Amino acid sequence: MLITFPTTSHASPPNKRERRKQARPQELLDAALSLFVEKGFAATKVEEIALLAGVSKGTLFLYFNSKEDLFKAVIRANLSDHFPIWNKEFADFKGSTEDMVNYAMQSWWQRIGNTNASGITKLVTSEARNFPDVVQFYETEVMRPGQELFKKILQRGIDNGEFRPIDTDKAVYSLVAVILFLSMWKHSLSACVDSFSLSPEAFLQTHVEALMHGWLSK
Amino acid sequence: MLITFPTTSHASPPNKRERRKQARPQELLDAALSLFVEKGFAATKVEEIALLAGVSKGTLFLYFNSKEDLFKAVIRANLSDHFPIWNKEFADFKGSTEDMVNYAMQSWWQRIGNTNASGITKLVTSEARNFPDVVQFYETEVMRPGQELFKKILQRGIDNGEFRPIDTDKAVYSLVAVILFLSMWKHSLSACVDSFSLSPEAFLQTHVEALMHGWLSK
Amino acid sequence: MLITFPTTSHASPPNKRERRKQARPQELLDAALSLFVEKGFAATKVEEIALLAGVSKGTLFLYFNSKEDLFKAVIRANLSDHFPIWNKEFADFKGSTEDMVNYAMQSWWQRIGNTNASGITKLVTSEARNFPDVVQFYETEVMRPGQELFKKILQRGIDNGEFRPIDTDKAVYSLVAVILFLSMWKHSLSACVDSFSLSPEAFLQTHVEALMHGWLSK
Amino acid sequence: MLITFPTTSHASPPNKRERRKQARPQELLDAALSLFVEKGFAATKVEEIALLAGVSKGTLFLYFNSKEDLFKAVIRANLSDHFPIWNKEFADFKGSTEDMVNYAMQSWWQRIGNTNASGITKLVTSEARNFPDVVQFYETEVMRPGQELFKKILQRGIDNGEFRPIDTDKAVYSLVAVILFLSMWKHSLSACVDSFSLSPEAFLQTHVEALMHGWLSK
DNA sequence: GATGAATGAGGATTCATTCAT
DNA sequence: CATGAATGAATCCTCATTCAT
Repeated sequence: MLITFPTTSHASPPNKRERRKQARPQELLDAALSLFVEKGFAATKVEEIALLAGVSKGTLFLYFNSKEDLFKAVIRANLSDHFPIWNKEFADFKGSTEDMVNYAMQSWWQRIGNTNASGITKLVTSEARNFPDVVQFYETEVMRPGQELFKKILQRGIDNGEFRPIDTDKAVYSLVAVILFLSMWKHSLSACVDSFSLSPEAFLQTHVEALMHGWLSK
Repeated sequence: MLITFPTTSHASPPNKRERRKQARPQELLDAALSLFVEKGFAATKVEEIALLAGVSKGTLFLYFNSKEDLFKAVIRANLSDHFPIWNKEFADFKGSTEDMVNYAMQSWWQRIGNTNASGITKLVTSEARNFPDVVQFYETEVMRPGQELFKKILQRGIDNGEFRPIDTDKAVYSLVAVILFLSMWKHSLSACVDSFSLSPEAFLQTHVEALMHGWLSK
Repeated sequence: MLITFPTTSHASPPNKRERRKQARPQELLDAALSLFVEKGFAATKVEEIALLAGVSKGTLFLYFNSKEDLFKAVIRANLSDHFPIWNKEFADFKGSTEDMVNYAMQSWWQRIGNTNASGITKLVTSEARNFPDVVQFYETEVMRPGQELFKKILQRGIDNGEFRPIDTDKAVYSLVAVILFLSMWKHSLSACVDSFSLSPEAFLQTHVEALMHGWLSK
Repeated sequence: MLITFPTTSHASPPNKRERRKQARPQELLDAALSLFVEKGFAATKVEEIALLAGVSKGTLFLYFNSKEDLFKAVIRANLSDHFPIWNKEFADFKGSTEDMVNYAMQSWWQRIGNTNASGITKLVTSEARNFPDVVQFYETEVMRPGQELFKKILQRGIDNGEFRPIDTDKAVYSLVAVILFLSMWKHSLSACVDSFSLSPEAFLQTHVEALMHGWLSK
């Protein structure tokens, strides 16, 4: 339903009004993401979102039928996009599987975890019970592809003899746990508690390193 | 400091009616915990809480000044007083440190993780941004003592030569991540995502085993 | 769904609060009828209704789930009640059928037509297109029983030899037309145009008299 | 006085585009009439009107200052200019007064009642309370001339000895009632109530026949 | 203490109206 | 002239909170 907004050349360039129109939905999605992540879905007023996007309340409803629709659009707009890229990167990867795991996790952190996009994970997890269909969508679009990708990586390690013959189904959750932990961390705990001196990058490295010790052959 | 409503130690034992009256706040706190965990703070109506506690809406406000007060009371009332016990168990523990880590995690799962008490973790994490002071004392009362305990355990392993000289500050978060992950899993994901067929116990074992591989000497 | 509010003696008399509660729905129904008739459904604000009933906006929603529900309740509360009575009166009637027709029409005017209750007819007719299910209900509960009653009366005249063998199906509409006309008249035209010097009673008599000339034998 | 938008008599005949431009207001009035009649004033959105008229929302406001203005223009634009014609037909009529009454009613049905024009009657009647001034000029422009015409016809019958010396003031309303009834029937009831299997033509004939029985001499 | 009827501020949503293009 | 994006006042409805009984 949500349209892609062309960023390429036009035969006739759009006028100012038109340019604004094309930018609106993304501005609203960005604003909504920020506020939803910060305050939760229910606690965020649509007027706040509109204000942050620099438009009026009414304008928001020109682009999204309801607050929940906006919620879904936010989730959609920030999801799935990375999987084609990651799947390709995985297929083309030349190094060791250990490097690949490290790369995958660091890459997630840089492209998702360390941005507002990981707030979606926090959001969905936090408000899951109120939006079963949204969770369903999230599972189909994000969780499942993510787990598949991780499983393929781990399987590669096993097939290459780099890893012990571990149970990939279970091992995958160790990586998922890290992602969930850091998402919650970034958007919940660290936002309130200064003293939480966790370096996500260091944690990622240490944790994955520890896991790897358990997975590597001998 | 903790606002606890005494249910014991009376000179003259309360009759049934009296006991009910005394039990009210706890019943409300329990009901509130369930619903806050299930639906989030904003999405839970005070009337639902009252209903679940078997009292009227008005009664709730006899015991708690506001919904937000109730929220904070819920957190406070469920803040772990397990640490004295755990600290003692740690001091008295005779086995290997590996066993100790496993015991700590399994013990957490059985006493906390697999009960509504882990809902507090989910709750605090989910609503952190809206209640910074709640997070603050959650950190003081739960996170910090928990991390201290874990650090002591890991340090014991290092001191005994069982573990490599790992950075305990960082390693601790690997265990915290597991706790956070399972708390969210129990109270969010598992309720909505059928296919998320995770066995928490199996995950705990597999994950800790993998971590241990990374921590154990040689 | 709508309850009857007992007006008879109680073992224990209700307190003031209770008495108000019992009176509320009827007060709201009365207020809603007045305003719906006066301004139409869409143009009437729920707050106006509440105000006229002497309660707050919120209170209205304690008794009716939505504005449309209230609309249906208004229609229900003022309908159907008269048919049992009229059917009985018809069965017991001793005089001529001409008298019976006159009595029926005059009776309608006094009990319904000349009160706000006839506003419902105006209301349903005016807003019919927006509330198909309401119209359906109105047809089942009011139009059909009314037409049946009229048909029985006319048939009695034919059976007794008082009336010519007219087509009762069609003749009935002549009476319905009068009812609709006077309902609209009272609640629309006469409310605005002073100069409309129609005496409903006189019109009723004259019109029915003329119709009767056409129906009577010889 | 009537705000009419000329569609004829130009020095230079308009080209197609010009004609469209000139036709706009009428198209809007037609669209508005349809929708107001169908859904009522409040329930009709200006955008729907614009859409039906094939223009944009903004364009509507080029021709009418407000929705209410449009409403009044709809009424004014459709106020009957049939009366000169009918008055002439009446003056020239050669047959019996009974035929004349029948002709008048059938003629009304064919030229007005059975077209959207009778929607005006439905509209004015339905929305009367919200637009008293509209009713005022509806009375002046339509009701009064109509009643005058009917009165003249009935008087002709009396003068010719065809009719008994009935009270024409009152008898007129019997005809008005029919017109109002059929207008409401066409635009409200018939659209919603399947079982309301009324044949307007048959009703007209039957009803007028019955009235005539009451009016004719002997 | 306990109740639940009543309140009204607050939030989502609609839609007549404006105005830059 | 025509457009349709933008506006924000208006309206339905919710729900935390109060208070008379």
